[in-house]
Amino acid sequence: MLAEDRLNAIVSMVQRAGSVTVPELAEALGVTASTIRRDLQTLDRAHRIAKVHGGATSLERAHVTRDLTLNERSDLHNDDKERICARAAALVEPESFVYIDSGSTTLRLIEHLPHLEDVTYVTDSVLHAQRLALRGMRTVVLGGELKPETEALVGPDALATLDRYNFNCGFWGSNGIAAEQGFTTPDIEEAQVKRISMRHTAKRFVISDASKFGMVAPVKFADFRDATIITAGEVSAKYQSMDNVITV
Amino acid sequence: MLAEDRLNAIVSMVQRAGSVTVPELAEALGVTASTIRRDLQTLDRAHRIAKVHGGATSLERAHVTRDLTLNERSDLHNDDKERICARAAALVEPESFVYIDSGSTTLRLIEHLPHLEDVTYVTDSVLHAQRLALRGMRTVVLGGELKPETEALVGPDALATLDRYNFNCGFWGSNGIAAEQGFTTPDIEEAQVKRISMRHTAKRFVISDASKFGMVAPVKFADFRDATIITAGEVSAKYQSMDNVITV
DNA sequence: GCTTGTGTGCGCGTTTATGCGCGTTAGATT
DNA sequence: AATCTAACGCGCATAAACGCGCACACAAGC
Repeated sequence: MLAEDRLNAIVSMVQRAGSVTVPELAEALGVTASTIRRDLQTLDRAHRIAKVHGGATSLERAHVTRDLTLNERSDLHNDDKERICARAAALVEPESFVYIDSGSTTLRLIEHLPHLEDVTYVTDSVLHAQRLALRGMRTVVLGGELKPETEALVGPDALATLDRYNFNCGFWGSNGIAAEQGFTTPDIEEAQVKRISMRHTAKRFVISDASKFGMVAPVKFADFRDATIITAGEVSAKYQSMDNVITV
Repeated sequence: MLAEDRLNAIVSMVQRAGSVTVPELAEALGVTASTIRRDLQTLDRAHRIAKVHGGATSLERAHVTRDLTLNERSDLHNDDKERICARAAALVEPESFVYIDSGSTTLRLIEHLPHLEDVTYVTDSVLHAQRLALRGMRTVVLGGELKPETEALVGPDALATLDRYNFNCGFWGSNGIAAEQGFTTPDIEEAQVKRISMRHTAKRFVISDASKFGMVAPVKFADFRDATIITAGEVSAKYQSMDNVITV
């Protein structure tokens, strides 16, 4: 087995299960724990998984719940996210100008994007830009200051660039979704980028799993009615019935 | 069997299986591993497959798991470059606004940069930006279209952003350095970014090993006198005596 | 017939991948 | 808080993979 294949196998195992331990991987792939650890290190550096004590978790899980250990493993969310992303990706039309917000969910979305004619993707995340370019997409990056934690670009340069663009459609993540408080996120500067990018987009989609409904983060970046929400899983009846919520 | 047929056979085997090892291919095609390796190199350069350690994988499956430290180590022996970068890094002063050009030499430079107070680094490369951020530097990225091959940003957005900045000092790489033809590079768009960024910089440094002297690439981005060159190794007497050439 | 160029195989020094041992560290348990 | 255990990282040894230079074979062209 090629080392490269082993890395891919690890990624898909992590994606599917949400998290795995080192011994599990070693057993499944027929190599020692040392090799697995080295692989995890490589993959972590490449931002394909998140290495944690005891094993590895998928990126979004590591991001949302930093303190989470390997004990619980509800991979429900993962299946949901795949369906959400597949549905969202199908909304991109040929000959369009598409905005992709930073965040782990939209990163997953990128892997589902189809190769259509004359589509240009714009993003505020250097990580997302790299993935897009890697998949052969025409990619544009906003300028600005690079926030090390999220690899997102913020500040006046990012906003100024956005002011010159008008997107056919765009996809955003959100830490909180509530009918009253709208879409919210923890970071002021990132909220600004989200707000301005939304303002320049015709068709706005927020992609999120069910867990974000009812949550409220510090900074609001859009009203609840400003975007169509694509989600999956057990969404409460209150939200499920709203006509800008699509459950897949 | 024609070499061309063999190449096609390799591609189809890789496509079908997803990935194959060098010995497998050698066995199947009745040639030695050396030949297979050469073939894989050819096909990799033609972007028909992805060559990895031990064999090859199809392009779809290929995820770049770039490990910077390994890449760096590969030509670590070239201590000329190390000395050049160490010398160049020492030129950065506190409280300054510094431009870092894309390219492999400047990437190496980043590892040598000191942690000074109030220094902001600006770059046109997403890769360089990531490294800078990783080292804890305050980092700004130009906007623009992302060129997949070099991970550099080009186009009107990049140039417009540059127009708003003025740097205390900056570091550039160059594919060709010649007294007559000046500093040259293969890509028109990247040349533009280099040219404009230089125009907005007070102290301009080109860092390069000795091999680039006398070379001329298609597009010129600055006159020979426009920058101070920091180099090392066996530089011809003609260049060594010039007062904007520093040999370390 | 001789030259020139290309493709292939082989040898050899170098690099990379892997496993193992051991001291250290992070979480869990009490 | 103290203790314990599993996980961890690091260095080393080994084997495989690698790249490079060289030699040879064969074909095309002068």
